Amino acid sequence: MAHFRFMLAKYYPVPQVYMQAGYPNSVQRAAMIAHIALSVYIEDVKQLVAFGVRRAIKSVTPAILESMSPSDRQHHELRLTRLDQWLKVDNPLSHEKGVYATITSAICEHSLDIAQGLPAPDDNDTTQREFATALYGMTKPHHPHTLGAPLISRGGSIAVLQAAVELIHAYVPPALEGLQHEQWCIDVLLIAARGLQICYVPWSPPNPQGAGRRSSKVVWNYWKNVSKADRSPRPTLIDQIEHAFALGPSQRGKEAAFNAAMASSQSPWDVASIRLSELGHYLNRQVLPTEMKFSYANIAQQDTGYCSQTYRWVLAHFDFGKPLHQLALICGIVMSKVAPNVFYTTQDDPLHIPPTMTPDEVTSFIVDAPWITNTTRKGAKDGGPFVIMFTVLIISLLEPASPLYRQYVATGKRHGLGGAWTKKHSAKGITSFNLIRMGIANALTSKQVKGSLFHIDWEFKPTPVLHEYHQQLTELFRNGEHGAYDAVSLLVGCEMANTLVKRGELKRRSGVPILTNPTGIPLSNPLLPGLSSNRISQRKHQLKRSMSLAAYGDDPFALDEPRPSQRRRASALHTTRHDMDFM
DNA sequence: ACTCCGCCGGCGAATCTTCG
DNA sequence: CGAAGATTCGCCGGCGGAGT
Repeated sequence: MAHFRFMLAKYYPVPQVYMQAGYPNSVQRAAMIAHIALSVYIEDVKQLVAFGVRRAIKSVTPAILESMSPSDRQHHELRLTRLDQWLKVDNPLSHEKGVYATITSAICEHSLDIAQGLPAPDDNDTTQREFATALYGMTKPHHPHTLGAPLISRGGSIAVLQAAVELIHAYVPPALEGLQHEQWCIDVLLIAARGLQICYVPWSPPNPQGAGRRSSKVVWNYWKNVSKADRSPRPTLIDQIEHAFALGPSQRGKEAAFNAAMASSQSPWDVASIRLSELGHYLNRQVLPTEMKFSYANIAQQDTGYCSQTYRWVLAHFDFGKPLHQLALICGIVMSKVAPNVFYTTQDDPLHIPPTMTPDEVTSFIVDAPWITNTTRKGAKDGGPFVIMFTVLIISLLEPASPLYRQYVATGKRHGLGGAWTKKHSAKGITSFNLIRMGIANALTSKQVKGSLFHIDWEFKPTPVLHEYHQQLTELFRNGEHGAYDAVSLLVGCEMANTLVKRGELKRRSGVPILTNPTGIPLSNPLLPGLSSNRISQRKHQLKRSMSLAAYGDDPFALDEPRPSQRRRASALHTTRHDMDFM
């Protein structure tokens, strides 16, 4: 049915709204398809509301009616009428005359609530662009995000939007690739959303307790305003391109326009919608990604403990000018993509680090430890919280003024970071072990699996080393998708990077064998003394490891690579030692 | 030398949620 | 209703420091 309507769309006259904007034919046609799909979405919203309101009205028994105030009773009588009125409106999610008042009246249970508007908290407004981005993210053909708000579960619009997005792809100018390609589609959806005047949509409510799985189900009585003004109202990508055409059809102008559109440092962005291979495009942003919000840390709003204070402090003091802050954010983003493989030990296979090892050997050992999932540690599938949690851990321990650092100093260094902090973070693998594994910290003792204490058992690498690391990583990330692969290999090792290739987060050069020193740093002449040596030894023995695997016919890139046995760990350890002797 | 103590972090139960 | 995902909580062992 939807396909049939899309076919007709090719022949339908384009609505005046899209003509007036003066877009070229391809944009108009694509917007037309988006228009149809979003109309179906609006139908879903109507059904959801109609069903919800009717059931709410039905649930009011005569006894309850008796106990109501006269004004409430009067309002109750009117609700059904208001609902029917709203269902007949042309643009039911707009701020056109009376529409908002009608829907509010139908939805609110008590007459006094109507003045408050639709049930939606004040602070959750968003923009039409974010709305369009969310829709696109969930309906794109490759690696769509998990379905959630604002899509209505079991609504017809999901399939229609998927089909529409696929058709819209056909209209994208061939010169656009990757991110630009997606941006163009989002712009088309945005044009249609503006055409249909979608200003508020039903959303999924937050969990009342704050605990448990986050709700993804859209309900009729919780709404979100999507008509918030963009903080930096940049023109859409399409506008930019057309503007460049108007100036002169030179390729250069187009590119400049495109770069300007992409480089707007104030544009909002979110980690979930981008791939690691695209991260380089976002490193010049001066706004934090959506995931860097307090709500992603799963701490109660009213909490005033030092954990909560630390999160608020880092969010308030995040400084884009500080390389170490950006390094922390990069680590958080990469970890969010590594999740749930953030663990290093399980009950069956406890990790034991021999106490006879020197600190350098321990560091290498940890860097080489495989990234595994842990079935008994559940809350690690959703990458979202990792962005803020890792970033906050790193920044708060690098900044002596942070509440966590002050608490740590106040209680005496022997007392560590405190139970409240440790409990929350160790369950997600947000520990010093992973800071060492990502190459930003060093082990000082062999006590790394349990009871590892800051400044006693582990320590950040020296600031100059971290600055160089940051410089190297950002350069690699900016160097296209292959650079991104190299950067991620540096952070989490080649095996994990290959897993991320399987997940579609990264791309690997085709035809080039893995572990060919992708950074281009000559093995005999390490660029970063004290840092690269570990990584290089890792590569060297991973190369041996994967070669030996290949010799047995295993696929070294296998996603579900079995957990290496204790024996293999020991052999890895042996190789590392050998390398150390060798160097 | 021995015991006590406190921290980290792994495990599993309890509790909350969504969804078929 | 039951499966499954996410969080919190109590329990406990390993470790190493402090005190006797």
